[in-house]
Amino acid sequence: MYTQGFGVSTGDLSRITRFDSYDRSVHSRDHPERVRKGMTTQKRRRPGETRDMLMEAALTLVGRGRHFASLGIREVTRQAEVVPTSFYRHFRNMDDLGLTLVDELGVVLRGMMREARANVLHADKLMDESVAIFVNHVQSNRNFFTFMAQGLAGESQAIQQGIRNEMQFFASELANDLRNLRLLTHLSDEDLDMACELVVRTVAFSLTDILSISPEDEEELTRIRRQTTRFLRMIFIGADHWQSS
Amino acid sequence: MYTQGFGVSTGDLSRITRFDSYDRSVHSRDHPERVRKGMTTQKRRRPGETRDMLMEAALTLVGRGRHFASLGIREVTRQAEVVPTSFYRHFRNMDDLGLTLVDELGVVLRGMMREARANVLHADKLMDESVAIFVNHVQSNRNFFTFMAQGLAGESQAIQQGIRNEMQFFASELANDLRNLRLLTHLSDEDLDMACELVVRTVAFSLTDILSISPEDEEELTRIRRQTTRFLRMIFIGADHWQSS
DNA sequence: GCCTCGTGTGTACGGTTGTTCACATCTTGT
DNA sequence: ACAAGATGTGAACAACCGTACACACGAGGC
Repeated sequence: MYTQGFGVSTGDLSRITRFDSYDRSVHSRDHPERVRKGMTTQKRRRPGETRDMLMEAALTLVGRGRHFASLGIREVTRQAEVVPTSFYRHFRNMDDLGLTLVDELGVVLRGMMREARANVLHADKLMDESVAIFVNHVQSNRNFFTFMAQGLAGESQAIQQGIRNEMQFFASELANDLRNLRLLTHLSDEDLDMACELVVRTVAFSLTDILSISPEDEEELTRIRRQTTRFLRMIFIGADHWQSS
Repeated sequence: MYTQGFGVSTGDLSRITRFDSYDRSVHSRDHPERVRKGMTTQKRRRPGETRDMLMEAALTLVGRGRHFASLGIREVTRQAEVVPTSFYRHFRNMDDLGLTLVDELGVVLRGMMREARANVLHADKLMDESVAIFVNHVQSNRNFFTFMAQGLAGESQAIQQGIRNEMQFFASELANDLRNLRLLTHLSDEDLDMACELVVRTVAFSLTDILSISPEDEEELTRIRRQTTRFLRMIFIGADHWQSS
């Protein structure tokens, strides 16, 4: 009914529909000899590329100061230089995209942990090294971590839970490592887990500190590094003198 | 080229404007004999009432699971049962409203601190009592604290900084109280501040735990209470054995 | 060759949004 | 009583949004 409404069109008509024309900015790469019937060439991409571009576009916008909860489908597709309809080929809605991002977050965190394990060989430098590695990872995956910080108190229950789980997993891995390093051996498993959770939370909070400053502000950055290590040191001293009943 | 493609339509005009009619739901209290020239009676309110209603409406929506960054002016005014235009009489935009909320947050926090000071008289029950008071305040100002949790990683730099300041102020007040209670007297001022900041952060993180569960889930709630106290205990033990160089 | 899938594209509809304008109404100071 | 100012109201506009549909391609198996 409403689709072929041109020309005379006796129906509800007289509505000036200035073509929606989704603001395809300057990029318009119409391979000139391939246009037929007013349809441009389809861009060839490796499979899953558009999907990745959409995720990256969302992260870019987040990194630019926007909050994930306020992003719209059209906005993301515009940033990804893709037509809005394409979105639905890969995600059901924005929450779906968010959940996929959380999965990828797991990968980033695991990578960080691997690096920490490889570099922190003896206990005396443990904290300074770990904090430094953490800060570096945040710096080089700023958008990702911003998304994570937002999601912790975010809109979608599912995303929130996902991030929470990642943190919990991280904490239990940390407890494992401490066991292997023969540290805090006097703590019961439960208490060790508790201590590690506290450590992870403290570091996560520092995350918001890092994100709130400009990435180039080396001075503030070392201040945060120092503060975080002091926090951790205090927690470890507490754990050291803790008596598991 | 593609914009004015329709039938006759000489100008751009001829646009069917079906009245915007901002969805005034059922409330329509038109005092019947006062309608003149098609204009209804103006609701009489005490000064500043609409302003408060707008803030409360925003909090209500936040409490209902929405993220503050994704709220729109129309949405808030709809919830407040006020016409969209009224918004501009009180706030310039949503960020402005958010900042006002942060101010009010300060009031809530100060109230909490006052209650804690009045009830925590001797040091042995200090932590259990304080945590309990905190949890109660969160429960009875749930929306407010949800807003705060969201704002910590939020969209607006200003709101973020505001909340951060409130937390810092809270921490320094806490340090003051500890001095007065003759606790942790061996710490330098700087180190005591540090410890208090860590405490406040830990409690703030527990906030997100509380908010992520249903308000009636007593069981989970006591679990969180217990966990938080244990965190604090560990920090205090650490502070107790800390040596200010 | 053909047919089917997965994916990209153009167009469209109906709805909502932020903001402006002119006007109505209430409150307060004089 | 009346002017001034603060506050509430209704209508309007242009822009943007989510989503639906039909079509266009390329790659793969048969």
